[in-house]
Amino acid sequence: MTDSMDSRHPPAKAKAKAKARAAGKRQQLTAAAARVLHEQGVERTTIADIARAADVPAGNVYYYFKTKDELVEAALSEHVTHLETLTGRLDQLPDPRERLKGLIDAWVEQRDTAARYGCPTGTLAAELDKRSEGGLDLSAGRVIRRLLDWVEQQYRHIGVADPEGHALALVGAYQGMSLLSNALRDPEIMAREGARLTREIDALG
Amino acid sequence: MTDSMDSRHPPAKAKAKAKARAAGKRQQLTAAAARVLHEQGVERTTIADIARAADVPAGNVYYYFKTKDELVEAALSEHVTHLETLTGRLDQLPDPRERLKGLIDAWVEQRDTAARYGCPTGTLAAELDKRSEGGLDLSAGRVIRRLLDWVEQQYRHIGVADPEGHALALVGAYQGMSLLSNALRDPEIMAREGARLTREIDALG
DNA sequence: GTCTATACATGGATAGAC
DNA sequence: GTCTATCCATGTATAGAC
Repeated sequence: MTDSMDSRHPPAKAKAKAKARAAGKRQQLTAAAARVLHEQGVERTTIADIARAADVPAGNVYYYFKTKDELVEAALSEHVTHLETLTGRLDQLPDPRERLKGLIDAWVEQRDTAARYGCPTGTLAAELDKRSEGGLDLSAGRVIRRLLDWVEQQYRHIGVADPEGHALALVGAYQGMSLLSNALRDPEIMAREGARLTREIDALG
Repeated sequence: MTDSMDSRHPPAKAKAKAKARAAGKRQQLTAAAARVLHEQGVERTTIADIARAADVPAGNVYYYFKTKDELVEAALSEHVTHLETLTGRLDQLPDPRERLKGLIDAWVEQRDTAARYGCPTGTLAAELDKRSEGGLDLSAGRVIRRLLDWVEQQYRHIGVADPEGHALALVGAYQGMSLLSNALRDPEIMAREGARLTREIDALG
């Protein structure tokens, strides 16, 4: 008698399928966490909120994530993935100016979300800064650093003086306009500032 | 017998003094709230935290403020006061360019605080946005609006085209550099961006 | 692997003594 | 006007049945 037919010892295929389902739920929870944490903020979001949004029973969450902090980490990695997808797509464009303008376009496209909830990464960075009791987490800082580095590379290709300074100014402008747009609940601020930033890039020597 | 000597009915002077003391404690609590809420964030700050910082017994707080939200409101009004003191001082300067550069200097002077805790008004605005359940509070937005209006006036005096756009860009740059400086824990970002903003004002037609 | 029930801690707010 | 004791809701996390 082989144990491959024994229901108590599922065959490899069934095991793999169960694993895939589990990974699927983990991914569902991660995506839901990214969305809900952005909309409600970290401190005001409960595990139950995320479970509901992911369509997973509340008590089940702890099977996939041991603590709330792990869910926050997962949400953060989700933002990294989004960022890399975007820059990866923009890297296909031949001209670094076009790449930067494409980035700005992507920001402006998200204007309604930004006006309602702020920049996902920026608001998360501000919250995580306060969440870690002087413990110096900086995990959100690393995501912003990554964006900063990519932008700096583009300015370097263009050949401007002080590419790092230009990158700080551009990413800073994005964070600033997101915050203003959110505080005043006005998506048009994003469009307006985006147009200005685009003009500045066009005007680059 | 006059009741002015009756200990159960203190004379007007004593009453006034008690009132002054009460107002003093209220002010102590307001100042402490502004500081602690900025450092720890609204959601992670307890009434007890504020009471301790203000050197007032915990249970006593509710005599001065009925709810935590009222304390947050008080902290916000404290920021308004600071802002008005600053702009009032800058209004003494004859040249609007100097007024704007003075504002930037004030921002840069606060760089260590900004790197550690972010812009007091900006972080508060982001938090309050999430605190009000879609209820559209915008009270922090009004403070930012006030700053925006003052800056716009200066650009108007200078005579630039689109003073509103210039104001959005300047205040946005401030919020952005505060967030970046905070996320990366680097006060020098404030100094660097401040210098750039100052140069831009000097370069204005 | 999935889900329910619940333990346990925290913190906002109130009652009432002084 | 000041302070203590406490109520009560909320939310994280765990135990253990299925």
